[in-house]
Amino acid sequence: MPSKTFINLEAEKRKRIVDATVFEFASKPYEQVMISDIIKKAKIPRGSFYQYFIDKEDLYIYIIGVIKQEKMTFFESTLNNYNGLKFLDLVRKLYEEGVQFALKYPRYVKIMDFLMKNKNPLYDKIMAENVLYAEKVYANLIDQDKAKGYIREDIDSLTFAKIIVQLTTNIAVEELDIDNEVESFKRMLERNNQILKIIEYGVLKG
Amino acid sequence: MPSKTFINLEAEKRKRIVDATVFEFASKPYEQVMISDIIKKAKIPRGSFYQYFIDKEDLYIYIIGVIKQEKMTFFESTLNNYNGLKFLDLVRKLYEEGVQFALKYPRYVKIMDFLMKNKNPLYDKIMAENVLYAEKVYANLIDQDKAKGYIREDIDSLTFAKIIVQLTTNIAVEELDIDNEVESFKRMLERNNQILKIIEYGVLKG
DNA sequence: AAAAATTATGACAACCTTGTCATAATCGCT
DNA sequence: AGCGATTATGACAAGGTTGTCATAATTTTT
Repeated sequence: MPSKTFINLEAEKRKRIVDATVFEFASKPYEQVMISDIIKKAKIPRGSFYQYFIDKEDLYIYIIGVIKQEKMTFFESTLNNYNGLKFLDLVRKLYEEGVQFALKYPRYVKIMDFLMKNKNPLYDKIMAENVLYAEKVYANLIDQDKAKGYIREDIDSLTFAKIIVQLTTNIAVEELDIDNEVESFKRMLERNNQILKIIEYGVLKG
Repeated sequence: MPSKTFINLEAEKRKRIVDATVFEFASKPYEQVMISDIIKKAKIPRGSFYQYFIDKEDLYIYIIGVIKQEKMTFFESTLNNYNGLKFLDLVRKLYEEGVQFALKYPRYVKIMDFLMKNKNPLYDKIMAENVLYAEKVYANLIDQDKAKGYIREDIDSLTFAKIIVQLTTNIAVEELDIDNEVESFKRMLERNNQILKIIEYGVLKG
């Protein structure tokens, strides 16, 4: 938790610190990020940093919080109105918004990506339950679709949910290139459509 | 490349070093592995290490080589006889063998997993072409299946290939627990069957 | 305007890792 | 046994990081 000193900091300075932090955590896994680099980039003295945050963990958790907040806001309306949507239509919609989010905050996406893939020491503290939760929510929606006759009964809901989580986060992000956003944007959507088509209809003929 | 001094080392000592190395690279990403820990675990003096390997990179590339070798041998027969197999049957077979491999060498799998996910500085040097190659080989087999009428023509072969690579390596490995191998074994196979069913037939009803 | 409370600084100790190197121990031959 | 070649060792310099702390600069109160 940042100290109130940090909270009260003039906006410009606070932004410099947040930006430097985001930049660093978006370029390497948690363990490799060094406070030294952050303060160098943010142009604040070492002593000041420790006046704002206890240590790297403190800073990291703060930044993750910021990202979560931003995400909430971004996906809010869709997540509040998914009633009536078929599961895969919701996935499609969330994915499209996800691409928009990635375009707007590419570094946030990188940070979350590092967190997901590297499972740093704080992973459990921060994400584990969220991911499992997401999978369960999905599995639930899938069950509902089964009940409505949209999805075959013999499909394992949890596996299906895992596939969606896996594919939409991974193959998607694979196309994400911070330096060539607009191009990757198209590719991500295209790729996702292909993926969903396969999931919907399968690949077998006849 | 290890020095000939290392090659000529008495087997027991060499094994100690290899084991310690494998252990370390299987527990953290490349950058976080420290030579200090390896020599401590292998019980060799610091000076000796540098008599065998130039540095961490040298050691790592050597170990990756060992793993690749072992993999080759393991998958050899299947990969030489895939003619006539439908693509998804080959995938199934490779996956089953993959599980066996993971059971036999769980740490090797972890090491490759770190390499794939973290894309350390040596990634390109070692894997990039391999992965792309795998995807292309798969895409090729998929095309053949299309020609034979097994797979729908409107499926994007590369996307399909990517899905297979992604799912069989990720969701699969997710179940891999070094400390509870036999249990995870069953779960991995079960999970994979579910995945393939979805890929084959899709999830939609009717 | 003086005192109190806050905030800003950067030098520094403690710690750790890497790669080197001079020296010691062994081995292999003659 | 003696000597050159090979291998083994571990102390050490160089370089970097973290967190602390005494001190200085500012801002707020009174």
